[in-house]
Amino acid sequence: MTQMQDRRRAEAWLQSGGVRPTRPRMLLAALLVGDGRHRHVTAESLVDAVKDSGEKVAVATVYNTLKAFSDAGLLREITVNGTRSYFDTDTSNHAHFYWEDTGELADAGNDGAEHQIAVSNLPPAPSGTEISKVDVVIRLRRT
Amino acid sequence: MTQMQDRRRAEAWLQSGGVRPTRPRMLLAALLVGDGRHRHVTAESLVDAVKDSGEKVAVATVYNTLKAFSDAGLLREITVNGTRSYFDTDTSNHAHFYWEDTGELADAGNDGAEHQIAVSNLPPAPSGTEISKVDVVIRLRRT
DNA sequence: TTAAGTGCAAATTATTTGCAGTAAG
DNA sequence: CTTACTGCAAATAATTTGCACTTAA
Repeated sequence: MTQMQDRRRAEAWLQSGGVRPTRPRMLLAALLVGDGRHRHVTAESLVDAVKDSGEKVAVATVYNTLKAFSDAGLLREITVNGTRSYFDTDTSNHAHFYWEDTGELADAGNDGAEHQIAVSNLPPAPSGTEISKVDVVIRLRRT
Repeated sequence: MTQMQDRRRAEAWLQSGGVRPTRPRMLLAALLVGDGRHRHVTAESLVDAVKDSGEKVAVATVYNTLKAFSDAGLLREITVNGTRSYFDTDTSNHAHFYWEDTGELADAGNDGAEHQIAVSNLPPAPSGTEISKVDVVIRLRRT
């Protein structure tokens, strides 16, 4: 029942990105958006989720698929740390908290409207270019 | 004459960070801040600059030194791209343009006061943490 | 049937580390 | 003196790539 809904959402999601629903992609899509919630993943965390699901997908395929999903606009890649790429199922412009010690990443300011971050007075894109996205990362350290 | 000024600035800079002025550090400092201007470098670009200067510093030392300078608060590390770290001699919070195709990094909105980017309504740092810095990266693609 | 996708292992790339010398305070 | 720094080579770690199958359309 939940499985069924997950598959339905996953399939619709892939379709909305114009991505062919292969077996590995369906599984990854279900793990990413099956429950209808947004999440942040790394290649590693997704590989672990695959393991936990009992299915098998090659590590390289996880990497390639994350990139394919990002290219299709289904995921947003977030670079906070030279050694690991994060992917967010929420592709809108929104700020993130990043814990420098643990490497945890979370949405910032989604605890109600009063803390909606605003970036104002953006300079115009240099001629010959356009803004593809604006990343705002609030780096945190333990006190 | 210029060389002399460069050395003077480099030494003062190291001193302000409480970093011991060794031969490699003096050279790298001179390349980084000798002319009194701010710049963005990568380990690779700095290695090249060392070569051009006619001096020799081990690649590992360039990496270690960039990290040491960052730890001392003399440089600000900027992560825009999983595969390369950038270092900015301007350690203040300020936004950057990043060209996705060439990997070029530049200050944004420093063309006068009218385009001073403002990030407002920052959410409070989660308890037990404090904000170490806020990174704003405006990613550009060619049109 | 055919272009795209997958699995696996090997390759790549930026960066880090171990360790034997060197040098700064 | 003695603790930190440097150079070099080898080690890491995340990611990418090459290539022989598969599979979706």
